[in-house]
Amino acid sequence: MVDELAEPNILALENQVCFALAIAARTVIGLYRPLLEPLGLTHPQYLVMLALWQESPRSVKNLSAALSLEPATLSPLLKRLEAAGYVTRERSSSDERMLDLTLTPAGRALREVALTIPPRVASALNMSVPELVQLREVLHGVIASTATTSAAAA
Amino acid sequence: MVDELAEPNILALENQVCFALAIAARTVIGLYRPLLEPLGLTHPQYLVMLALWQESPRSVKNLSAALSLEPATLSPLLKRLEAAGYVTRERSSSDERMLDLTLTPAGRALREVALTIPPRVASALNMSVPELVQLREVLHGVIASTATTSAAAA
DNA sequence: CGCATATCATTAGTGTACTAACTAAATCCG
DNA sequence: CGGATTTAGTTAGTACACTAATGATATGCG
Repeated sequence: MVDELAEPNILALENQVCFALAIAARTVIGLYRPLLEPLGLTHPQYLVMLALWQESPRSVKNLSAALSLEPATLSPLLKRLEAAGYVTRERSSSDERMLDLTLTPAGRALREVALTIPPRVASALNMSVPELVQLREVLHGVIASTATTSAAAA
Repeated sequence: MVDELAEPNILALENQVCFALAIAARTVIGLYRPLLEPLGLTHPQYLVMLALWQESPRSVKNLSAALSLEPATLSPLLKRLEAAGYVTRERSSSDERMLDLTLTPAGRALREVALTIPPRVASALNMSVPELVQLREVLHGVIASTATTSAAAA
């Protein structure tokens, strides 16, 4: 009651960056759902495929660092990608603690199909390329800020 | 191979807005975790509390619209908030199909504690207030773009 | 060499979050 | 009155994402 005058904004839902971030992320990932569904991929799986298309034999640890996902999250996810036939999981011959994650021919071929996805998402977003670039830059700023924070804390 | 020259960027992880969005959301929500843990709230539960602090007797449907969360997601979440003693769930007297979600005294009191959270998150983000406002505006732009898209599609 | 430590992957358990299909109660309207 | 709609809940299934513990392999030091 009094608070609504004394503290009008601090806890208002519309003013929370975290709220906007959570909704925007869910919304945008939702845009990918129908596009990825024909490829048999979820959005996190798509991100893993993007990482593997950039560099193919990678370890779980390496992927974990690249995607900021815990190994515990990636492990079952990678098994699903293996079951889908896009990836093979083999112990590294040089260090048997590590797993060599390698694209199968089907996984490599999927890249051609995936090339159509970013333009379709961009058009679904109704945003110009400069706007998208600005958004990405701002988000990278957030990620970088928190990265330095946690590094300083550690 | 050839693609890496012909299509250098389209599928690069660093260029994906969705990737930046997913990481930023996870990272920022992660900042809340230690702050919300003493209150016994998860981040989605915190968003529900924010909504109830703004307007207290609300229905599930109303919350669902405000938070862009499905009733099927809210239903178990609200039961946890009830179990925590922050919310009561009672059938509306005027329309027994609806649930009146009301703050308990403990739920209302929690707001005072919550007032300390946004500034602490802001400082953890290492971003200036104008930067945070810009980020929020850009994100609201994303949400609005997709909202109009789905409205047009529907 | 051999044990302690570190690293990497996996598992278990909890908690969202989504879709989809279905139940059930209450209200609205013809 | 009676069917259609609305609202909430439930269930089943899939998939993240986290923490913490476990297992297995490497490595390094005495």
